[in-house]
Amino acid sequence: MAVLKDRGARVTRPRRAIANHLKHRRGGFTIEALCEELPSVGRATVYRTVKLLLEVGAVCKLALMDGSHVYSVSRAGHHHHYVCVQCGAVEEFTAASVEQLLRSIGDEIPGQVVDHRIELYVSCGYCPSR
Amino acid sequence: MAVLKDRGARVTRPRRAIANHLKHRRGGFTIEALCEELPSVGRATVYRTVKLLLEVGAVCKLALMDGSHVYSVSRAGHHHHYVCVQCGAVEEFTAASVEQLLRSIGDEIPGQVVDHRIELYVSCGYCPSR
DNA sequence: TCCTTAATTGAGATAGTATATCAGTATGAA
DNA sequence: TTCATACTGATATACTATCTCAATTAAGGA
Repeated sequence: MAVLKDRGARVTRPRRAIANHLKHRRGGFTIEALCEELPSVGRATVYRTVKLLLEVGAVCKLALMDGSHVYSVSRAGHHHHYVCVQCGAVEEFTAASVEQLLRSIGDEIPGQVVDHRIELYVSCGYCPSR
Repeated sequence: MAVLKDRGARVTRPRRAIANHLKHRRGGFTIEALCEELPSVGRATVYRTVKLLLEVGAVCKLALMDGSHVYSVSRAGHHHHYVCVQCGAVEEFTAASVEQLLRSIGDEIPGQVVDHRIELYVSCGYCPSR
């Protein structure tokens, strides 16, 4: 919530409800799921708040293999994700070697690399293959 | 077109028109753009054909920074892409070091890595920053 | 070449995802 | 407590993609 204040955004009841709910949530989540879990918050507000949290870096948005999107609460600084294609679990990983590799690739292609996206799709082995 | 025949799909006029058009096209393309460039082909057919070309590996679908999608004609085998955030140019690159890195990351995380997605967003320096 | 069968097409309907509108509400500073 | 205005939520709208189904057409066999 502090990040919101710093940004000049108000701390409202719906925003608190969402932030608090996400604090206890595991794995990836969709807007749809959030709406169901927080029926007191309007759909538009869920979209707006998640977008806000995305902008301040509190959540990440990632692409699944089929092109659809899920969000996940962001815990570290810069990182990437791996997603279980069965159960939807999302975990972060960081690897200095990734950044190093990206730099070396950046040196080989024309222009400036301004951003990147890396996602791994895994079969996590812990899920009941729902 | 041979890939379509091999797959048991028919070689129809709309499919030929799309394949031929893509042969001469550069950079990424959207469904919308294809529809405008080939007004004789129905929108549903454009979607279906591009999906078909995606399945046979003739085109790739990639995610832009904002989460929207563009397609690009696929020329090599396994590869990744970099996209110019200004002009939309899409280029492929391959790097053995990427695959090697992915394997080593795969060894460090639980479960099996079944697929991955890597996209670089660049400012290519050649475009008129349209 | 003609016939037959079934895949394909295209116009429009429909589904899914995300944002825009706007009157009413509630936050936070004074 | 008051006030300006950021925020909310019900709903409309936009956008992207797929589904429906009658009409068309590809492709193999006669």
